[in-house]
Formats: sequence, C-alpha cells, structure tokens
Amino acid sequence: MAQDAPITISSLQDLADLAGVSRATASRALSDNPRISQKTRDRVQTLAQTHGYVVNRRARDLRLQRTSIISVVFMLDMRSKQHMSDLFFMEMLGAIADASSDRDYDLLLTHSPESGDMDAAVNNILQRSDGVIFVGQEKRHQQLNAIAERGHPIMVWGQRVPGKRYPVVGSDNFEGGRAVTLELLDHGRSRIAFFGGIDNPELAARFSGYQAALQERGLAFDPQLHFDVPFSMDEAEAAIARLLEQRSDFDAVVCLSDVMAMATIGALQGFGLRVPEDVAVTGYDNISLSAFGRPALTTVSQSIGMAGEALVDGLLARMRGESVPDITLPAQLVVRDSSRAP
Amino acid sequence: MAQDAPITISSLQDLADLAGVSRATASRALSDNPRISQKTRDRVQTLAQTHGYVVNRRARDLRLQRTSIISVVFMLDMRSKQHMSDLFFMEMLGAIADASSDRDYDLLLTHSPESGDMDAAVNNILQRSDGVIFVGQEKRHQQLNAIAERGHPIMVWGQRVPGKRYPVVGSDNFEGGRAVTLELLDHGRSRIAFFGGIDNPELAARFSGYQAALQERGLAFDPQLHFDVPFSMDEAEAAIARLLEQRSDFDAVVCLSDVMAMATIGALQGFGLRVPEDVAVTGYDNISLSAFGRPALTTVSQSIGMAGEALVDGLLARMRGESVPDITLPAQLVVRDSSRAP
DNA sequence: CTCTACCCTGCAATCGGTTGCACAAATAAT
DNA sequence: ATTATTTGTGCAACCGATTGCAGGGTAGAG
Repeated sequence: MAQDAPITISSLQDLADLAGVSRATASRALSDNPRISQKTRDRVQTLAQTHGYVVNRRARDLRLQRTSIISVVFMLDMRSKQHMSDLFFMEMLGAIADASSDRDYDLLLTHSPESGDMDAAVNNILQRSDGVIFVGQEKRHQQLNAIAERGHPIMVWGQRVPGKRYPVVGSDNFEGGRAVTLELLDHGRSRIAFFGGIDNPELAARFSGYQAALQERGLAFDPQLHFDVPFSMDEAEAAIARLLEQRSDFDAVVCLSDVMAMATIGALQGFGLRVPEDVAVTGYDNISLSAFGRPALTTVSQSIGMAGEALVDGLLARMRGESVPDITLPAQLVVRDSSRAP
Repeated sequence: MAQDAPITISSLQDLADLAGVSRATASRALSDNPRISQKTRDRVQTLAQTHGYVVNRRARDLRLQRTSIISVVFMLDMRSKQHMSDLFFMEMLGAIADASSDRDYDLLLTHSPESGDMDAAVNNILQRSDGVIFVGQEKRHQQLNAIAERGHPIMVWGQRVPGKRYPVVGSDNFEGGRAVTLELLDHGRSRIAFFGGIDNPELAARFSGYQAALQERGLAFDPQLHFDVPFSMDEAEAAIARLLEQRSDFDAVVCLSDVMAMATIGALQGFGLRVPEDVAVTGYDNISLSAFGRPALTTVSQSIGMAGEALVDGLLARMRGESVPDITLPAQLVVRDSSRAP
C-alpha cells in the first residue's frame, strides 16, 4: 500500500516484469494454475490487485477463440407491431443484461431482424458473439430450428412447440391464461371475451388456458367472443372502439398484454362503460405501470428476473456443449381492481 | 457464382492463399489501400464477397488498440428511484442502440453505477470500451468532469451546467417547461402546481421555464405550489394522495415526467377530482403510452431519435480527438386532452 | 556422492489481423 | 545501355494474452 507504483502497468508483460517472472508464469498465476507455486501465485495476484491490473479481454478472447459477448435478438413481428416500446420486452432486456453482466459477458443488442434477410443477419450476429438469445419465437420456428441444427448455441424465450430443436425458457402461458380466466369466472363473470391474436405459440397457449378454464366451469367457448386485436396501442384502441359499436354482450375481457388491456380500458371508458363495474378487464405481464392505471390492473406476472438468469445460464451451458432442458417458469396471478366483482 | 468454394475460408490467410497474394496485400486490398493495384483490389474483394468472408473484429481491434464498443451508463439515482422501467430511458436506449449499430459499434449496457465505487466501475467500463455515453447527469457533475479531464471520450445526455468540461446533448428543458406552462395559462388555468424534485440540472431547467412562463403572464410564483414528488410511481402516487388531503387549491399540475403525470391523474381521480375539468395535468417525455391514458396526456416530446444520433456521432468525434459543441434539441409541445380548457 | 523423480518456471508458437520497411519489376530519364 | 524513379508485393514485427513442451533446481533414494 505504502509503495505506490511509479509506472503504469497495462500489460501482462509489465506485471511479469514487476514480479520478476515470465509472462507465462504471470498468466498461470493469475488463473490459479496449480503448476505455479502458491507463493508465486500470491505475489503476482497481490501485485495485480494493488496496481489495478485486469487482463485485456480482447486479447484473451482472440487467443481463446471466443468473444465474451452474448447477443440478444428481439423477434418482433413488424406486422403485429409489437414494438420495442412494449414494456415487457424492456424489462426482459434488463433481466438478461443483469444476468450476463454477472457472468462477465457483454451484451450485444441487435435491431429487429428484417423480414427476408434474417439468415444473413443471424450469421453476422453469430460471428460477433458466442451465442444468441432470441426473445419470442413468433412464426420463425423453422428458422430457429435451422440455426440450432447448424450447431450454433442459442436459447429461446418462448413456448415449447412440437418438433423444436432448441432449448426454451418460457413461462407457463397455459396456466396463466387459465388462472386469470378462472379468477373472473369465480367472481361473477360469465361472458368473457378474449382479446388478441393467437398466431404465435405463446399466445396460443394462453388462449388454450382460457378455453380450458371455461370448460372446467362448464361453460362453452363462444368463438364470437374472441377478437384478434393488434398489439400496438393505437391500433388496438381503434379496433376495440370499432368492435364496441357492434357488440358489447360481455362482462369481462381477457387481454394478451397489459398494454393492450390499458387500451381496452380506455376504449371501454370512452364508450361509457365502467371498469370493473360493467366490464372487468385483465392484462398480462405485470409491467410496472399496470399497478397505477385507473383502475389498477389485474394481470399475470411472468418471472422475468428468473427468466434472464435461466436464459443466460442455459446459453453458457450450450456453449460448453452441454444439453439443456426446457424450463417453464411459474406464471403468477396478480389480482387488482380491474377484475373486482361487479 | 458457378465455381462454388470447396473450402471454407475463415481467415485472412485463407483469403490471401486463394487470391494468390500475401496476407499483407490481402489486408490492404480489403481496405482499398491505393498502394495496391486496382486489379488486385478488385480480385480480392470479389473473392471475399463470394466466399462470405468478413474480417475478425476482435483481432483487428486488438491490433488497432480499440474495442469497437460504446458503453452506455444510465445515471439512475437510486434515491429518487427513477428506475430503468421509466419508458423514457428505454426509448433513449433504443435510439442509441440504433445509431451505434449503424456506425458499426457494439453497445455495452452497464448496470446502474452503485453509490460509492463509481470510479472503479467507470474505470472498468472504460477499459472495455472506446467511449462512454452517460444518460442523465444527476448530481454526478463533478465525477463527469473528472472523467473527462482524465482524457476519456465521453458524451452526456443532460443539461449544460456552468463549469462543465464534457460535451452535452440535451433537449431544451427550459423551453419545454415554459411551453407547457404557457399552454395551461393561455387556456384558463391560473393556479398551476409543479410536481417533481428539481435537484438535477435538467429538472431545474424545466422548473425555470415554468417560472418564466408565470412571469411572462404577470403571475407571481407561489413556492407553496411546488411539491417535491418522487419519480417512482408508487411513491409518487402515495405522496400526491397525502398532498391532496392538505390542499387542492390549484387548477393545473405540471409534472416532470409522463409516468409521474399518470400517477398524478390516478391520485386526483381517486380523490374525486376530474381531469381535466377540475384539474389539468401535463407530463413530460411523450412516452408511447401517454397517448392512451384516460384522458390522453398533454406532454412535451423530446427528440429521442436525433438525440441518439447526436450522442453517438459526438462520441466518435471525441474519440478522434475532435472537440464537440454542445447540442440542444428542440422540445415540442404535444397537446392532448389532459390540458383541455375547463 | 551420484542418479532419478518431481516441482517450478520459461521458451516459443499461436490466435487473426495491420503496417513500416525493403525489395523486385516496370517505366522514365539521361 | 545504364541509372533514377515509380509502382506493386511481401517479409516480419506487433497487439496482449494462453499453453504444450522442455529444461533447471531441489530433494530423496541408493
């Protein structure tokens, strides 16, 4: 502590010189290689500490044939306009960023893959990073399979779909859809509409849960009560407004996302209907804003923090060549005012 | 096209062999070095094209003593709980990500710097990247100055403060605060409260704009009408609720963020007041959700896309050693229902 | 006192590029 | 025809690490 370093020490060679050993020994000492005597290891490590030396990652990566970078690709279907601005994606990004940072990997955030040249884009990404996490599988199931079969380490946030060749982390969408529907059914609602497209596996699973809940309580599913509402808020609100002019013979709405639920509440109120007195509304995702709408939103919470860790850990395992089991995280019902009994 | 490559070509050496030149020549040919004959350049480049060869970034970076990485640090003050979940930050992140990706730089997203060890964290970050973009200066002005003086390339999203030694990109917070206040004043409001802490330069500038607007219309500023509301929604709503029990002798509220405005509207409605009939409310940031609340939010739009580009371009210029002027982007008033005339 | 065994440490190649300098071939000048 | 100049390539060092293999020291056995 007392002897402050007169020279700056920026390379392994400098450190080795200072310790009076060779570069090789210094390298081994830093990585606690047992071939180096304990005494030497301690000395080198202490020296590194006090002089604030850290290994140059790029050089190490070059030698070790890797990048220490994980890419994240958000599979946003442009058609459905489920934009980055959807808070759920942002919170997921935060979770993945934290998890990868903890494990000493950098995060490469890639812009949404365009329609056609997905393959080229993916190749580019794979060159720049050691592995890729895809958030959402949308309708790209085939492409994901192709990438996985080419031997590239990937993990996918999404739903287990038959015939998939890649490991998946997802939340229990079926159970989530079921739970939220049962909550409504068991609190006096009986004509429950379902808002949202079900053209990707995750959403389809929530829809199945919704149908299952109806069946469990002895109600028949009425196809008339399912509406394919777009994800983006402006389109959603317009679509719902249009819908309300035609019919409003329901006393509850299950929405596919919190954002959509907020749009729905807006449209309903604009139409003179009270929430939850006239119509109960539920969302999905439990984004941080959902507690503060008027009324506060009943929703389903996905374990985003755990998801981030599972995705990153899974990817690291894949990179080591291990096989990774699918993981289904619990979906937890969060009951708030918007689904109160009428 | 016809002659498909039998061998995979993954290194510059491979490419050189294929072209029948040395590694050095191949390297120069790819970078259009005039010392290499046009004929050779074309041949090598075509070969690289058809075989899908791209240079290994890490190797090049190692040689060129750089990283091709830009770090982004969100200066979130933990005390004020202005969390990542605030959409404004997320949208800013997206803009920076797009801009840096366009310029062929990767983005390193770093977790919020903890209270004390900021210096260590920053050093670490600087080792990993060529430059840093700080979003928000909070009360870290001194630290930013110190970093800039050490010669590290940085750019800051924030407010021009006296004595700063780093280039800043920011929006016209004074004008934004002024415009939104004038809008209220000119539409029948006279007792206008201001919600939010002003303990960082950006927020202070909005507050100044608010005061200036009052003065322009001949009204005195009443300190009683300024409330230091926390940024996080739950705390904000609670604080506002508490406040309303004490006094409600105002007919409008200027809020420091859209999120805060939504909390305010919630609290007001919960208190039986109508928005905008009884109290008008305005936000700031124009996040994508703000158009869909009930009522839709009057707010101030910051040019986030331009900001991302300006920050990245500025940083690249700093990295080249150029000096960079401060940039103030326009703040644009967006009028919606929440500020309609009573 | 010499020989074998074991423990540490260092030499040097390698990862995949970039670039100063030298050199050979082609062209121009005398 | 010989020398000076330009032009196009290649050699080899370098960026900062990791690691197989070989060699120097020391200790224990004979």
